[in-house]
Amino acid sequence: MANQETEAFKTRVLFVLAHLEEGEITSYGELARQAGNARYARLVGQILKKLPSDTHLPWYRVVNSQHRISFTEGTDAYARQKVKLEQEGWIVVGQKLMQKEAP
DNA sequence: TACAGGGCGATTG
DNA sequence: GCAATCGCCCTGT
Repeated sequence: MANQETEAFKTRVLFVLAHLEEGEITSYGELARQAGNARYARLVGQILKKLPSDTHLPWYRVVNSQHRISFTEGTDAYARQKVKLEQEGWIVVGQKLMQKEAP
């Protein structure tokens, strides 16, 4: 990390993430914006990437602005995220994410 | 110290 | 709706 500003940013990102309701998703950019810096979307990815595998944080509720899973299809992380999302009412087709009850 | 890479975003064709 | 391009900022080697 470079300074305490980014440290604070990370903290806020985790905070916002921890407060996401079940069935609700957000994007990296949105998360970054809520944490105070819209440009740090990329950093959000870095942060989530470093989270421990046993974290309680719903990192899988975060997708990119295209409503797509950023992982490559077939990877372990991709599979985990897909499963988690499907358990919360989402459908993942390829890398596209959509609501199960959406019209 | 320097450089390439990364779970992205927004814009344009 | 998809692909290409540019911009942004931290991390790891």
